[in-house]
Amino acid sequence: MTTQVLADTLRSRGISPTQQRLAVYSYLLAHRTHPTADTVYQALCRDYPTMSRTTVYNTMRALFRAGLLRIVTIDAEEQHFDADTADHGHFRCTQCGELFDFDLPADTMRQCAPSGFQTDLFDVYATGLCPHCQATH
Amino acid sequence: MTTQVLADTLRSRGISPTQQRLAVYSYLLAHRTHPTADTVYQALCRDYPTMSRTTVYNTMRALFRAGLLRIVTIDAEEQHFDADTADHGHFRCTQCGELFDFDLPADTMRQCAPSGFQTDLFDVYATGLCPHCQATH
DNA sequence: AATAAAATTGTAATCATTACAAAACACCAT
DNA sequence: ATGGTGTTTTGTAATGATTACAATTTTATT
Repeated sequence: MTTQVLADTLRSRGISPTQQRLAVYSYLLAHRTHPTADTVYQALCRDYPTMSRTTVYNTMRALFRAGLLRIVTIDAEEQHFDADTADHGHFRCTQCGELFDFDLPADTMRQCAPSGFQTDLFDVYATGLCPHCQATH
Repeated sequence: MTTQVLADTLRSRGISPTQQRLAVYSYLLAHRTHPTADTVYQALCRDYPTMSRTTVYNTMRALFRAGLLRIVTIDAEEQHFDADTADHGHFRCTQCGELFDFDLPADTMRQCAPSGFQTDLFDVYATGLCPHCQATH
């Protein structure tokens, strides 16, 4: 995805596409590993020496408000960010700590969402052992 | 539920039923409002003047490990505790901040859980506007 | 009662996140 | 270009939930 397209995406959501915001957003799009704010910060420090943690957080909030990312709170300690806003669940392995995506059956959201409530966000979290950690057990 | 029954429940899970633990657990059973650690602490302070926040946290961890409660992380700021371990979803209203329970369609968990993973915990979170806050909008 | 083990408590530390104000930057009209 | 205005970024300091820890108290056991 070109920078131009990214910039247009941000603009279309009312976010002016600054260098820092583009850097954060494109990092998220390129790394589907559910990074934390600090992980993103550490990675971008190298290329953008003036990048600050606060900017990472500010950008995350802006992207979140614009519906461009999902904040994963399956880990109580720290938030993880995910630029994939399509329907999917998150699995956390209690052994290795890794976060995995998993598919949700079609229409899960519609079936599960409580009636009478206006549901804006929908998250499915599972916790346990990933295949690898089951094996080394 | 009598104190005796509660004590037996704890004992059967390998948790010795101290005064403090019984107080915390019975508070959770009586108040299905998904309280935070501080809410529980503030409430129990009156009757148990020596109760400490650390004890509340310790007890929550013990109950959680024993499978007697669920830790709700839908609110990134602080954890909420729920003694109802039966299958149900949690809804958070972004306006009033309240947490609501909602029913999940039967077998949701089985249908949604990713294959190949050993799923120990399963949480469904929805966020948006509760019926009341939709009305006052 | 004496001893050992476990639980509780208060305080201090940790650490992710946010508040804030100063500096840097972008945009626009003149 | 220039100056002015509003936005963005940045570093530091504050916040606040949670945990670490060591001393004290309680509980269980002999």
